[in-house]
Amino acid sequence: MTAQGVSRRERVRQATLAEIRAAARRLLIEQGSQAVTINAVAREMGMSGPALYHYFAGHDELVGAVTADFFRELTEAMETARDACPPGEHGARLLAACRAMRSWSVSHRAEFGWVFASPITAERRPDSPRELAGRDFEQIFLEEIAELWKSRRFPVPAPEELPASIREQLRAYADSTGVGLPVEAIHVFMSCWIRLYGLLCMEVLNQLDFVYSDMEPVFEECLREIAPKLGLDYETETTAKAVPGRS
Amino acid sequence: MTAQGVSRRERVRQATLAEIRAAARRLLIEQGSQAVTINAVAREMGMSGPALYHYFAGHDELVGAVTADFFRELTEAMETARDACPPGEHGARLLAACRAMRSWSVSHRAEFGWVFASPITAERRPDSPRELAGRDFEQIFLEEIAELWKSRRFPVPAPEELPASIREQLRAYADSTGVGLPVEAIHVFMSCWIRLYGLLCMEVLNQLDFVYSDMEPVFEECLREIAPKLGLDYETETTAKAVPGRS
DNA sequence: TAAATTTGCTTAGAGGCATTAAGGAAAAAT
DNA sequence: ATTTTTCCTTAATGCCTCTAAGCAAATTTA
Repeated sequence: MTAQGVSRRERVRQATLAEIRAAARRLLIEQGSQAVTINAVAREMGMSGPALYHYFAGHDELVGAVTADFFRELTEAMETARDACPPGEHGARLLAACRAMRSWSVSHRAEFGWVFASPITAERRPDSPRELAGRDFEQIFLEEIAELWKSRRFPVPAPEELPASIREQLRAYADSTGVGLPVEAIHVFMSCWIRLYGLLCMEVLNQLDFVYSDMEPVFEECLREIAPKLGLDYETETTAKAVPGRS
Repeated sequence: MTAQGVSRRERVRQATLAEIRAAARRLLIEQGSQAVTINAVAREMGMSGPALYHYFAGHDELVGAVTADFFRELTEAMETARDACPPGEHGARLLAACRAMRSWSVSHRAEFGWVFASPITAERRPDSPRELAGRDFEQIFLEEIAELWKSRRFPVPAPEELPASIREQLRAYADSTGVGLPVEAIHVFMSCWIRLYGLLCMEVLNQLDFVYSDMEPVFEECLREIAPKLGLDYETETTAKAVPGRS
């Protein structure tokens, strides 16, 4: 232990871990997800393949770690955009987070695509870095919606309008979140979430390029449609446009 | 040439091709997409790996052929459901096709998942079997919407409500379809399509299982919301439920 | 019918991948 | 100064894709 509380060894190890993830990301961006192999990553940084097993248990774990990085980076971008808005303006904060989500996605297509259409369907252990990072991501929306609900309730369907089967499923989820939103509010949230996230999903998976080459106005229209459901005023983006990324 | 106009050789070849695709599909269903390798497929049917190269140029082409099969099967299921409704009732026909789409997807999860989050991002040659089959699929909706539009117009946004950037993109697509729908109608169609298909996309990619375990009522609610946009009455499903599939 | 050709398959082999095993060298702890 | 830990190496197994060379049967041609 040094004065920093971390041994030199540990520091070197962390640096190597970071280098591995950076190399994996570089390969993903430059050559696609298929190119992210243990051997290729090792080669990229002048190591032998098996050496990587000292840092990751296997290919899946490496993929999971990199995916978690992306999730965290996306989450951070959204938090930054959100926090650029005044604390009380939940509507503006929500819209900013949504736009930041797409902005990051578009400037990091390879990364975003990987997070979704992940080659890894396995893992899914609820305590894996990937799942934890995913939860943080989800939390951004959940928290802001909860604040919004507390400060100025948005319209919700009448209890009898909500099919029982949906209500039961939402009940379990609402309880697990701990933000104390009523089932009807969660339902509205999920409706919006499905539309926004689904659109992004389709964009990234190139399911819409037979019609649209520029999805940005389509996304904005989606926001415009969603906003009133949450009792928000749709506001055109005022801040700077998406930062041009490398992918 | 025989009386049938097809040589025995050709018949045997077609039978082998069918067997290969069936074996590939079996592997996909039973062991996941990763198990669909040239070698494994060949082994599955008692052949050596390289023999398959007499039937498919490589792994990608095999994947593309199987994917096209799935697309065609899905399309057929939708057409059958649609044609079980009277020719004039475009609303009922459309709903039937939508439900058949989900019904097939749910009872053929592995296949549907493969069509979307296809490991093959390459290919994409516009004349590949996969793309052609995809176009037939798209055509089902397009045709029915066109009929609907002809028989009983649905409400469309006023020209000035449609952002110019979206309008231009839709213009190009509308011209390419040849069904003669005005841009505004195509826009409504796409809005509905994005919501429905996006929902299915998310379901298959397990992006919603943190909340929903049974998506069927969520899908129905989506239909209920979409129906009035096309000037349709939402009707509860009357025919038999989804046929239990093997996957 | 006999020869030539085409087709369908085989094995061999190159090169890449994930992963395990065994061992050497350097750094850290004792 | 010695032991232990850590990091990395090469070797090896067994999978994969795909090419090459060649055999045998079916088909076509003469």
